[in-house]
Order: sequence, then C-alpha cells, then structure tokens
Amino acid sequence: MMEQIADILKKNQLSITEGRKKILNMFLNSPGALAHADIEKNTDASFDRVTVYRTLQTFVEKGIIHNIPTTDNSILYALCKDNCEAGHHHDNHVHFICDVCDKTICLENVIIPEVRLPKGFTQKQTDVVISGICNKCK
Amino acid sequence: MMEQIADILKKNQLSITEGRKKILNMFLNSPGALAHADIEKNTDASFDRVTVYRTLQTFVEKGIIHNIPTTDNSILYALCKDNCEAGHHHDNHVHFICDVCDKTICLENVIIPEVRLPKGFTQKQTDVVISGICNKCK
DNA sequence: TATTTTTTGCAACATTGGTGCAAAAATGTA
DNA sequence: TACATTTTTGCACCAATGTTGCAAAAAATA
Repeated sequence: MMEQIADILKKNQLSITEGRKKILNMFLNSPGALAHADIEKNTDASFDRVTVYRTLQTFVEKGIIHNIPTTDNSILYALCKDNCEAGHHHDNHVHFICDVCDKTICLENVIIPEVRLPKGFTQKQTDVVISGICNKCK
Repeated sequence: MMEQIADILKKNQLSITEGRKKILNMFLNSPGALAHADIEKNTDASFDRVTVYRTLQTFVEKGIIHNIPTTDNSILYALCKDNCEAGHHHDNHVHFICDVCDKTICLENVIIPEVRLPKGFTQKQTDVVISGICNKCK
C-alpha cells in the first residue's frame, strides 16, 4: 500500500516525504472529497498548516487531485482518475454533496451531459454539483 | 425603480433600509453574479463590512439571491428569479464564468439537462457552472 | 410623537490562506 | 556509506476574510 503511494509520487517527479505520503494516503482511503481542514485536523499525523497548503497545491498542479466547486467558501479536493495529467485536468464527472452526512462524492460513472450554450460563448470546463441524499444516508 | 426595490423588501418582510436598498439595487443592475468584495468596494455607497455580510445572508435566507458554486474559495451571489421562495431555491439554470472578464452570468435560458444518478441517490439541487469565454469577450 | 423592534457600526476576535527564510530532510553522486 | 546539492519543511509574520457582542442609530409600530 505504502509502495503504491510512493510510486504515485515518483511517477509525478515528487520527492517522497512523510507528509506527502500521509496526505496522499488519506485521499486513497477516503470515500469522498477532503477539505484542507480535514487533513490538518487529522489525528495521527500533524503537519504544519503551510505544509498542507503547499502539498495540496502541488498535488493539484501535478494532476493527482482536483478541486470541486462548493457553494460555501471552502475548497474541496478529490483524487483524480488516471486520465488527469500535470497541468491538465479532465474532470468530466458529477460531484455529489450529501445534505445529511455532508460528504462530497465523485460520481465517476455519471458523465456530465452536453450543455448547449448561446451563440458567442466558448465552453472550457463544466462542473456539475448535485446535492441531495447519498446512497448511504437514505 | 426604487419603488420596485422597496416592494421586494416589503414582500419579504424586511425592514427597508438604505443599505438593503442599495445592495439590492446593485444586483438588479448587474448582468452577472456579485461577490462580497464587489459590494464592499462599491464606490458610491460605503457600508460596514459586517453589514454587507449580514445583508447577503438575509437575502439568501429570504430567497432573494442564491449563491453559486465556485472552485476557489469565494462565494458568488446572484439574483433569484420569481420562482424562488424563502428557504427554498429553485435554481435550475446554468452559470457561466468568463475566464477573460471574470464575470459570472446566469444563463437563464440554458436549462440544465437531466442527470441520472446511481441507485440510492436522491437529487435535490443541481448546479452547473461552465467556464470559458463569454459573448462579449470573444 | 413616543415606544418598541430591528438594524447598523464598531471593536475585538477567529479562521483561512500566503510569503521569506533558515533548518531539516531527501536526492544524487562518488 | 558519506558527501554535496536540491528540495521540502517549519516557523514567524502578514493579509484577507468571516464572526460575535453590544451600544447607538434607524425603522416599524402604536
């Protein structure tokens, strides 16, 4: 398991450090998305706040994680699937926020439908955020 | 015009104050969404920061405005159309964020296509945020 | 107009995010 | 393994954003 994590870091030309391994491990073991606070408040590993910020930034740049739009002023991060590359996210799945457990889940299999924009608009990225009740809370 | 504004406030059982009138007016005259900072940095009206926060909160609660999901840690607000009621938003249009002018536009006529969720998920609200280049910047 | 209720502004605080720099850790090389 | 180089980390400090309590001011009500 820890081998797999080191591999991911190596593949992305990142130094293998305790912090990065532990944070990446959190994502691999999390069913949903994580906020900065979730990582900082992790009990069995304490990093400096700044380290967490920088690690998350690095992971986003490398295409290991992506961030998810939210209606409050928080930033959520989730693991990218294999088709994300450094500096280029292909993030075409739906994000689901559960009103009960408050978790955000990437619905990898739900593809975003095509949206036809009015004339003159050029479309680059489309984010779909659906809220409701998830399969575990119903 | 100012009459219309007072009416909206009255209809929502809100005291009619200078601050609320001016902030609501900004929304009525804005083609797109507004951030807290846009309102605070408004030149011809200066309110206390706290007043702006509280006014926006109140407007969201009353269903006058709604907030739009973003991938950064900002909150965007936009006017609700008539079918929003207090505590109950029906916000089924697409939001467009222009990468050039950085404005957010509600595309009222672009209806969100139906998304089929996996079994067990109940859908309440769907937000679609598309980024790219708007019709004015192209 | 007078009284009651609501809203505002101020001060103080909490949280979140960013920067520069020296110490520490990781990497590459002999 | 030991060393030099590069990268990352932690600390101190700063800036922006958001919140709360409370007295003064404004709006609604009688």
